[in-house]
Amino acid sequence: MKKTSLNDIANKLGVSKSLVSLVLNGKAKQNRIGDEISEKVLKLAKELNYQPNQIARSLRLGRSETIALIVADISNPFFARMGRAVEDEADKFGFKVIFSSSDENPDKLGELLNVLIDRQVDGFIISPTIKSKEYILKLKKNNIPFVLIDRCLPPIKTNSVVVDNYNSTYYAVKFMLEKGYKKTGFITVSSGLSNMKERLLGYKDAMKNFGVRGYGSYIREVDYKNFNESVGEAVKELLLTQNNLRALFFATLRVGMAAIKSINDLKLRIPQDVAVISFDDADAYQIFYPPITAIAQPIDMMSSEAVKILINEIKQKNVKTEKTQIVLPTEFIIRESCC
Amino acid sequence: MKKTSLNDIANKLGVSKSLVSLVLNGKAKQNRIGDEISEKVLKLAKELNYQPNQIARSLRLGRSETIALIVADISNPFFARMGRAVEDEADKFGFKVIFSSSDENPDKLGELLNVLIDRQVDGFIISPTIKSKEYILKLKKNNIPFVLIDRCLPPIKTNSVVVDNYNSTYYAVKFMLEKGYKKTGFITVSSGLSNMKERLLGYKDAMKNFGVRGYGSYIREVDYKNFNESVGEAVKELLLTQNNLRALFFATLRVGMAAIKSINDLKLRIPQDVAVISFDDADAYQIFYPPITAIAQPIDMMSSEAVKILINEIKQKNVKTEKTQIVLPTEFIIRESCC
DNA sequence: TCATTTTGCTAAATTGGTTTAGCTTTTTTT
DNA sequence: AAAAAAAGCTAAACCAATTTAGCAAAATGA
Repeated sequence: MKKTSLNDIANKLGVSKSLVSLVLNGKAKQNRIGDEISEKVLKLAKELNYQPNQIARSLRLGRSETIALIVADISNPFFARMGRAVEDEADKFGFKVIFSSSDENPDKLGELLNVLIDRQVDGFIISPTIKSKEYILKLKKNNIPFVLIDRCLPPIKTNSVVVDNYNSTYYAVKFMLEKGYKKTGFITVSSGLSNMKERLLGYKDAMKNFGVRGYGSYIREVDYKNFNESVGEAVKELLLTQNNLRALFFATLRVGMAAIKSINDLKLRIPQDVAVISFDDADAYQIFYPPITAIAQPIDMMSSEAVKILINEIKQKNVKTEKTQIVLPTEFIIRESCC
Repeated sequence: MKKTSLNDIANKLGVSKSLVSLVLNGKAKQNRIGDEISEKVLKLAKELNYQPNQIARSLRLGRSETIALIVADISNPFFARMGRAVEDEADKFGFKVIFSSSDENPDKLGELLNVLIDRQVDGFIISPTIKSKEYILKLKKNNIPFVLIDRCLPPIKTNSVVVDNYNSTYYAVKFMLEKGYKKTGFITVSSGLSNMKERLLGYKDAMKNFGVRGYGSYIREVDYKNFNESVGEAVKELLLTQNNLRALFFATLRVGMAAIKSINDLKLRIPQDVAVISFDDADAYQIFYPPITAIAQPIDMMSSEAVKILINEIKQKNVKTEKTQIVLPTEFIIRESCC
């Protein structure tokens, strides 16, 4: 059973496919198509359940009404939620979303961009990896619409939607300090990404301003490879060796999940033995006992803003648009893991 | 900066674009294209960084090398992991993936299928919702390749990849009973889906065979709307009222997450006050204290099998292929939540 | 009545590839 | 030397839409 095409309708009514196309695109009036024939076309199209072939449309129009979301790993709950929110917002504009995971690998990111551009995606929402500057600049130079999300590449002026990483961290750490946890450790990933830098800076400034000395040794930057083991090592070092810390701040959800697991393995109790706060929130943190205090990013809003900016730029592709930078506040959710 | 097209290459070399196309598709030999000109084409294509426009290709070939994955909700960790695994396996074949969430709504599923068919996706991997039989049958009738995953629609013969829900549940419940938890409650979602039916049956048979009577009142089926609250209610009822149960089996990850949260809220301890086992595994279950005993589905294998079956069918679209039904075993991971 | 405008529609180009049939020219066969 | 075969390449159709220029007929104007 072949799908109905413009030609099928045209032939059945004995008119040209131009006419059918014009009518179905609502351009009957401005092209002086008669009311009578217009109605016939509309009626038959409905009867035959005509749906235009989007591939043919894309080829002719040079756009596909598809955007691509490139994140580190779509199975990470943070990005999964982002994926869902992007999907929903894009749907409002009739856009579909292709998801791709870069695995924090800049070359994979570059390859994905190439492949997806050949597939005529209209634009990208990207959570950039380290060392991806080159590829992002190429997009910019070629005037391909894109929005960076979660992380940005500061010197380069691009559309971006991020949260206030510095202040979010600053205030959370300050909260910890005021609770009496002067020795608060900080575990982060060694990525050099903007968001991670800002979070680290927020921590450092909070410690500095509170007059804590020697906090440099409370910081652990963990590499992506052997991630869980490395986080475990960091936790063990901070809690069991020289520093004798009693509080930890986790710079991301992934760090937090791995760290909490190793705290459990060490048979230490939260918050009695060690108080914790994590950047990012997740279901797991809510059901945990005790529930984990978290800095929740407004994922839905970040995603919908990113989609709006992107689609706006796509719709005025030729027009030179100003780049939009959005910084959203986070929500500090105090739960029992730190009191 | 426009992209290089076949024509650009053809014009620069003063040959036809047919020739260029044949050479670049490796069909030079069989079409008796001279070696000399072949090499020139290859060289120039590389120089100009030629990448074929996939939309044009798709239009001509009637395929897009894109598949769609339709699940209930891509932000659910179970489906997010599936999404990632599907993405990776599809990538091996040069296919891209469009993700869509049906929200367990059959009409949304139907609409998605329509839209995605118009976009010429080559096939679908679908976790079907309730009442989606009509739409699935339509796919089948129109000879559109698809594979059902996680859930199937038994009377209809389709490709499917599921796990052995009945036995997995049977043995987990039996394990619980043998540990002495005769009164084991069962909380599931009232979906009528194959997987849920089988899990319930596994529970019932285990209880029956163990000689437990009156287990009908230990069962709670929860509706999708007001999900978390309803699960909370079910937990409260089972644990605090007539039955006085001391063990619970959760039929899905979502049920488990919501239930554990309300167990925490009730200030009950796992496993001292209530032992729990959940179908599905997740990071959250591993980091939980105590870690939750779980029936882990082989998500990676399910996903890669589904992709393989699908792409195989896509590649021989006209050939009438036998439908493949795969049932995979689960892994029963005993942790401390039930001992 | 003839020129002009308006109305209603269509042919054809375009998008960028793939593929088939067939046209020259050269080489081989008889 | 004529016929047959092979080599090397191209024109054109095709995929299914969108869009522009323009034709023919009807309506209007002078």
